[in-house]
Amino acid sequence: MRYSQYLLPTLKETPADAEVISHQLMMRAGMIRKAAAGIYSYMPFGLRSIRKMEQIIREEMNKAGAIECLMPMANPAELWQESGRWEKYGKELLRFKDRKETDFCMGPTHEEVITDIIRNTVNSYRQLPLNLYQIQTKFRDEIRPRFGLMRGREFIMKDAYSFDLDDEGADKSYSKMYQAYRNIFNRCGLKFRSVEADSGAIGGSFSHEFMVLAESGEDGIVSCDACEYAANVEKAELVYRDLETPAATAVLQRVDTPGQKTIEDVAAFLQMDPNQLVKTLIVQTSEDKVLAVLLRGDRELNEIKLANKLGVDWVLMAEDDVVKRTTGAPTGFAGPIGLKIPVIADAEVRGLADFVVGGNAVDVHYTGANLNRDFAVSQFADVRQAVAGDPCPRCDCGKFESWRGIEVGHVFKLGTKYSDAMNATVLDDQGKTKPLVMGCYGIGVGRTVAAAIEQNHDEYGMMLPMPLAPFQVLISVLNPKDDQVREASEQLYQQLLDMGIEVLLDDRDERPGIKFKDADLIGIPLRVTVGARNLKEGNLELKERASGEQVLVPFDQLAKRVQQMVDEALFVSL
RNA sequence: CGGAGCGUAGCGCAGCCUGGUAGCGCGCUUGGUUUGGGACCAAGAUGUCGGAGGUUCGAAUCCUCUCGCUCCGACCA
Repeated sequence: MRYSQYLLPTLKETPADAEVISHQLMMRAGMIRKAAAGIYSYMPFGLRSIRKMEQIIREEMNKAGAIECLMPMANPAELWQESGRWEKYGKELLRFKDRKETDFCMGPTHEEVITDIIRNTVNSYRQLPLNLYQIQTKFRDEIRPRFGLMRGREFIMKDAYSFDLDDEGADKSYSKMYQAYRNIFNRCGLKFRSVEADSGAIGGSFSHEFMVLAESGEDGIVSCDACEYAANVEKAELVYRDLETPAATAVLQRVDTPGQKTIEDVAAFLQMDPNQLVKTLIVQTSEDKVLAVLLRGDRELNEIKLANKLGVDWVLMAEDDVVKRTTGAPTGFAGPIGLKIPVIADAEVRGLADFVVGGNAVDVHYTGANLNRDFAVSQFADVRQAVAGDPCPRCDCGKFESWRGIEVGHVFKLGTKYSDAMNATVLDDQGKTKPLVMGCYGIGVGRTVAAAIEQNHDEYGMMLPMPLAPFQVLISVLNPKDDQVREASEQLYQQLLDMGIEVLLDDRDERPGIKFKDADLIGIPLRVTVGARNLKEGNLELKERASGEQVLVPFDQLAKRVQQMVDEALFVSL
């Protein structure tokens, strides 16, 4: 491709509304342009990366035995009504009517459509297992789209659905996809972790998320430094082996703590460490119950773990007036002593004695509080947020490390949720009717490319890894008006094209400075600089964008050298 | 949804408080000089100041409404 005939509008300045680096760079490098909030056009340069990502996914999915199909974006409402999600999905589901006033929605995911297809075409266990996938534009009317392609309303997703006769088969399908996903993200050259994830209300047996490690990630994850365990912090388990409650030694004492509301305030006021305090959180559940949760002062509540433990959809911190009504004091002074609501304590609290708690009265706390002696706990449970340094629940010696991650893939064992709701069954070898056991598997295509940029950039621009880079080689023609320079560039360009290498020839009539700045910004992995200076000696410069390493190569060896480097970069992870 | 902020040329912004011919930088066009890290000189083009209504002799500026966009949003017990 000749730059002079291409559309690659680079920006010198960062667009004001781009917050994260991948969004800024994709805008500046002319990869995307915004049409509306969370809705983007893929410009030619950006589309090349997107297509490469899709192709890697396609190859690995096919290799894993999945079959590509393509379902409609416009979904008839009746399928969604049948699964019950027409009502449940809420405002994220973009609904509309056709000219006959029939209800439709834009597909945010396709369990309904695929299940409908399968129940109408598959009748026998002999046709199983099946795994169908598509790479398609989805629409989810997010409350708050943000960060460019990272969280769009319209976005390209690969979604796959597996169908098996039984659990055992479904588990096999799941692990095939798990491995395919590992292959996909490895091939992209990404640093990632596959982590155990919360399976939420669906209650499936397991679920893994694939997280690209990046500081800007919206998710927290922990991984064991000794074994394979890794989990989203939403899910990460904590165990306390052989934890016994120490004997109480202190006397319960009421102390005045005027105006000391936060843990930090109270700890400082009493000249104690926050871990000598036990905080009492008043929470409300989706079932409209109110309860108290005890946590060591320096810990944080994991609302998802608590909700799962309680078997409710969600929990949230109680409103101020609820706190006042249940504890008799404004927020900041809640404590377990004398509370009339159920008290759940984090498992860790069982190992504490002689601690400080709130006094359920304005400006009052207690010191020397102890379990059982001073108050009762209805249940101990693992409800706190895991942090770095916590002991691994799966092995004896490991400790957690913590990371930020961008969720680029999610594999999920669905079970029979949709096949039951939509009556998708087959006959087994006994002639019995069985609901299909399903799994679903998603990858955010655009998000993965954005995550790759988050992970691979510097102050000058992006450095997409070779497998995702829009072009493999850039030829910077420094002096296009110099006959020798131009001829050498053209010759090299042709050679590389003939070798099947993806090359962008910067033949624009621009000053060298502009070409260098643009080259760094768009970050094509290899750059060949053709300048009069070195060409006199018969040499060209070959520079790696990511490492900055630069070598002089004789003209007649260059194409071959480039091909080697491209091949190495593409196959290093296979 | 709640809160905050912003809509002025393709991009980044000033002007608004205190109403009086719409500006700056980059980019773009033409000519010239330059040419290894975002050049210089000269001459240009480009705006319904997000939209509607109101106040006023006069509105980018004041008022009301509206639309769009961006950010933040519960560990505070």
